[in-house]
Amino acid sequence: MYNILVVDDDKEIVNAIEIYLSQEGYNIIKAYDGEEALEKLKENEIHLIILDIMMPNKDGIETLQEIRKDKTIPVIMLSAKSEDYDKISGLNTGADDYVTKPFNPLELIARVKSNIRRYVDFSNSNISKKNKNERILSTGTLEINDETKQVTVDGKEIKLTATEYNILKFLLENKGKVYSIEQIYENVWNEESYGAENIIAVHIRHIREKIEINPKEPKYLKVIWGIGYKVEDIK
Amino acid sequence: MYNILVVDDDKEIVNAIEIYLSQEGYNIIKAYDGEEALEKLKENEIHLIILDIMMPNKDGIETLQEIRKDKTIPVIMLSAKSEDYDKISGLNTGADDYVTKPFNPLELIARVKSNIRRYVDFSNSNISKKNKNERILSTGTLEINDETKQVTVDGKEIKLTATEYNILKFLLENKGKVYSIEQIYENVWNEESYGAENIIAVHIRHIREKIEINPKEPKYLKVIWGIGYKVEDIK
DNA sequence: GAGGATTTATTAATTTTTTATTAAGGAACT
DNA sequence: AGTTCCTTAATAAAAAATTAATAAATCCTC
Repeated sequence: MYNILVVDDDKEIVNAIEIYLSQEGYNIIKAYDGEEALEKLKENEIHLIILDIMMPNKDGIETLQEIRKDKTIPVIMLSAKSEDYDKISGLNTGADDYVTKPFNPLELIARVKSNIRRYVDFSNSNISKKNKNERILSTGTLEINDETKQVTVDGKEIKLTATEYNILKFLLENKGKVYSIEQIYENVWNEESYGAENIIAVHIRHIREKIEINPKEPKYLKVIWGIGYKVEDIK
Repeated sequence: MYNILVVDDDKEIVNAIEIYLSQEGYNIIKAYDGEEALEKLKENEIHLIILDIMMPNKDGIETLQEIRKDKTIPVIMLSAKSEDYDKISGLNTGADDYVTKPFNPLELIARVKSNIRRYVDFSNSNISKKNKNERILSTGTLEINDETKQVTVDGKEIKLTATEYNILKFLLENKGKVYSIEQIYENVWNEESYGAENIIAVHIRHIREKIEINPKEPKYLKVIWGIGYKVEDIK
């Protein structure tokens, strides 16, 4: 039995989420602003948080920053579509996933499941075991620390932009697997892609310029012609 | 074949949507107000609804609430940009997606596809999870991993192009069975074949060159003279 | 089992598709 | 106001798909 903390100032939304998730066997704890969320978090053992961004008193991003000071539990951010910039800053302050309102109930359930699975089931994740709680993803000498958002190659720190980081993180979380340009776009932007081919190519090039010794012959970020891109799984 | 119910009091918009979506192979059912929409919903098996918010008689939000009383099918709301944002955000709990008018046809198509895919995918997600672990196809020492798109023979990695990979995957998924050139073409290209004999032959040769020790006497990819090709089922 | 017809194989050239690169415009943040 | 970064557009380069022409293999009929 997992406990999920749902935080939104709109009580209707909180109730709706409760209905969907309790049907799936989760136990719901509710809060209506950031302060209340932090209280509930102290009082209960929480396995996942669903956090709205726009809230009075203490907004979702502030709240998330507070949470991240001493917790690594999965956080799914909720945001209205109009506030799409929040996505980026939300993910940069430590969110694991986000969903835009209005949301598809089935999608929310799927994301909750996958985040809990990822968090609880360390055994087949590629988070390094030494530092479970620091959430380090790596392949070869390429490492990213999702807590600090630091990226290093051969121990040398690399500076990536938010979008570059998110693309690399997505591919590194699924290293070895090949994703099409569309899939990458949809996973990183959380939006439908229509004719977004070139955006990905440009970002890929920028990432390669930063993480690869020779961008023309990438060691990490490889293209599978006609299919997509992958991050090589190097032991 | 999916049936899409399009509801808008503006007939021009309904017709425009019909044109876009029927080109994509969807079957369109039309309604011009909320009442009519509910009727059509009873009479037909509908897979997705596109629902305008501002309508006479029964508006989109009321209609949505009615629908949600006993249906969970995906609903995409249509709204003019000028319309009150609160009203739109008020429907947070029921709609799966929304598009503002004037809309980009490609965007609408993309959203329709994604919502149908999500709905279908998530609703049999328990089944598909089982299959996910069986992403490796093999015969003899020939193996392909559809997640990483890696192909190996005797443990040695082989590089195939996208088309070569798709042909091999199709035949390997149905190993032992013989398929005509037309059948292979239609399954791999998803199009009618029209004098495409030689294309297949060329690709077959390329595949053999890569996976066979002696392409002249293929061990895996065999021809059944006058009938077609198969991948041998080797235990 | 020889010859012709049919089907598949092979090779190379051409065309198309896909990805890479470069540069510039513009939005958002400092 | 300056900087950073995302996005778009235009073009180049790379890779692969297709076409065409010819060769070889198999089948069928006599």
